[in-house]
Amino acid sequence: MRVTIADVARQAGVSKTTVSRVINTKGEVDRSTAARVRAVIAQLGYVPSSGAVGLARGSSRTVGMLVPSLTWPWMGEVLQGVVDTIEAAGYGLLLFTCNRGAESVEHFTTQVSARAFDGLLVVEPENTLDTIIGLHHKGLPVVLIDDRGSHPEDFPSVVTTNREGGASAARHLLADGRRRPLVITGPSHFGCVRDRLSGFREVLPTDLVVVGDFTELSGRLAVEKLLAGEVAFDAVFAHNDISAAGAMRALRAAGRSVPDDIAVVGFDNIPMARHTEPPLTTVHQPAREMGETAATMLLGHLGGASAPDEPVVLPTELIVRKSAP
Amino acid sequence: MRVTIADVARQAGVSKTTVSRVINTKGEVDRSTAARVRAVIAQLGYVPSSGAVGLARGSSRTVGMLVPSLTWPWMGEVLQGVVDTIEAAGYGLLLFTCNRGAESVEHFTTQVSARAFDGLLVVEPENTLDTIIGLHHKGLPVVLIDDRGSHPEDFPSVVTTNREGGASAARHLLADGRRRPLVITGPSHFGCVRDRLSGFREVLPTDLVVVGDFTELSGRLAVEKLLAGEVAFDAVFAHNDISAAGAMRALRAAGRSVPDDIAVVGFDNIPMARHTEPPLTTVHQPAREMGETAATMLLGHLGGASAPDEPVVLPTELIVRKSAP
DNA sequence: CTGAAAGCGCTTACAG
DNA sequence: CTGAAAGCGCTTACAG
Repeated sequence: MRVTIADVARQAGVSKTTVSRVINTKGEVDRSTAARVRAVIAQLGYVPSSGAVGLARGSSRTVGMLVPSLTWPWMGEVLQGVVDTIEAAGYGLLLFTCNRGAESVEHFTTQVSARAFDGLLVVEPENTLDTIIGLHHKGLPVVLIDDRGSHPEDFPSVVTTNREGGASAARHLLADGRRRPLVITGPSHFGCVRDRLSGFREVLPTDLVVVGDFTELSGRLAVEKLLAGEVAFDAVFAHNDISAAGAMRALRAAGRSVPDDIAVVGFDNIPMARHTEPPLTTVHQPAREMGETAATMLLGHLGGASAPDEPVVLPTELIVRKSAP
Repeated sequence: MRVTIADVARQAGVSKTTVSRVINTKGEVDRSTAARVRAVIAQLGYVPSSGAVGLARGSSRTVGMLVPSLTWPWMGEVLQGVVDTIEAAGYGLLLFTCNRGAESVEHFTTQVSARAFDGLLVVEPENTLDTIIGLHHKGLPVVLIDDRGSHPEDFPSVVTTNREGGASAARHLLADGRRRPLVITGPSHFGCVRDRLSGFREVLPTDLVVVGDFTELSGRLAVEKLLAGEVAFDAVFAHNDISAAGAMRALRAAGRSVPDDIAVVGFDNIPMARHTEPPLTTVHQPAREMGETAATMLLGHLGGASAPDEPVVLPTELIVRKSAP
């Protein structure tokens, strides 16, 4: 049998109310009474049932997190940042994916209705923003980890400096004497893609822009296309590291040297970036810090703090490696 | 105010007992009564409170998962496999890490005592196996995802064919005419390391063994050491992909061609493996399937099935790419 | 400083 | 086929 608060009360010769008070350090309790209760708790190894506490208090001390996929290269960092923060606050983390489509979403919304968690952290899955905003308006505390730059209005979110990240890549290439860069973007409906592109072009204007889709293949194809058209370029700025890797592969296959002939800069700084050949210069996206910050904001909100309606912006950082020294 | 079972009962003109029965399809209920109750549930958008159900039933329909780190390259796959399976069964997943050391473990064990979840999935964190086994003996259903080959006795676990994986790498190299391979291992106290090594040597005996630690650096250093000692070798079998990447870098730096001079085979098949130069031949570890299988076993156990005391073994698969054609 | 009692939202014998 | 009542393990006014 599990040890309950009633066992502790009986053993300590007090009421359940008193035990509850010493556990939650709420209200006045005689010093010696409290000490006795604490001793019994330790002796019996009593831990309050989270389910019962949740029911009585109307909250679960659990935070939900919804992510589109767990296998994306930077998702582990975001998750680690979130988990560390949540755990340190004594909360639990309930994890949900949209991997199985509509069925996943249904499972998720059911858990919302079931009050399985007090607040929600979300890395925006495709086409789910409206649902999320709806939940938020209905009173569920939510913080968005907005990696794709959807920046909805009046919504607590954490973002990174995509525009400045693009600009920093451009400044670096410019300082290295590059004048004719190719930009390989991500899907053009992403806010982050537009920001990275315009930040870059503001510093280093170019009309060599190929729309990619964040895959290695799209990076490879973009370079092959330019090469086939005999278009001259001396640098590549790819909107993520994977497509930058694809670009480098195509360059190598064509006998171009990186960085001597063509410098390459990526975006994200995923673990792979340091292992490419040559190691990839890239704009670091502070994934772990974004997770930590979002979690801290949400916990603050649960604790009663009012959430900032302005997005919290975390800075990118250019990491210089051999592909663009 | 949230909608409760009492609201549904009142609106449908029945007792809470009856509502509960139609929700859980338990016991006989008149067809038309049931239909009426269902209509009211739909109309009110009623969803049972998971906390209350858990308290009344003594279970939470939630599974806990404990992992050493969320940023390891193959962890995302394991997690995705677990989440998909757990969600499909209508369960929730509560995630814990050991990232913050003793404090994390304490947080975790508290949650165990608090009955926050019904069963536990664990990817073994360093030095935690004893604690886990203890919890299992105390009656907590546990399944171990045993990536490092600790294979404790009489413990439900899922493992992969490390020995056969090593052998398959050796057979492949042998068929390619390689006779003098270097093996770069992981930490030698890992069961998986011993298995990969002995499986390999059984097919292709060698005394060129350097103990590494799964880092890129250790792969690089191992190769540099042999090269400096002018020891001849025509192949490398590294115990994970990261150190294989390090080995390839050192080879390239020394002007050796992969695979012409030296073929390289890794282990794991992490996403990076297809993007190295040249793309890495490697032994695929079925991370996602291990997650799925472990979750299925645990759910079965919660459902009353008796857990197999034999470890469930999932096969590795050699993925042939350019580094060892 | 302390306790009896009601209540959180369900499920489950028990009785009919 | 259906319902009244007790119970899951806590918290929280309320009263003293």
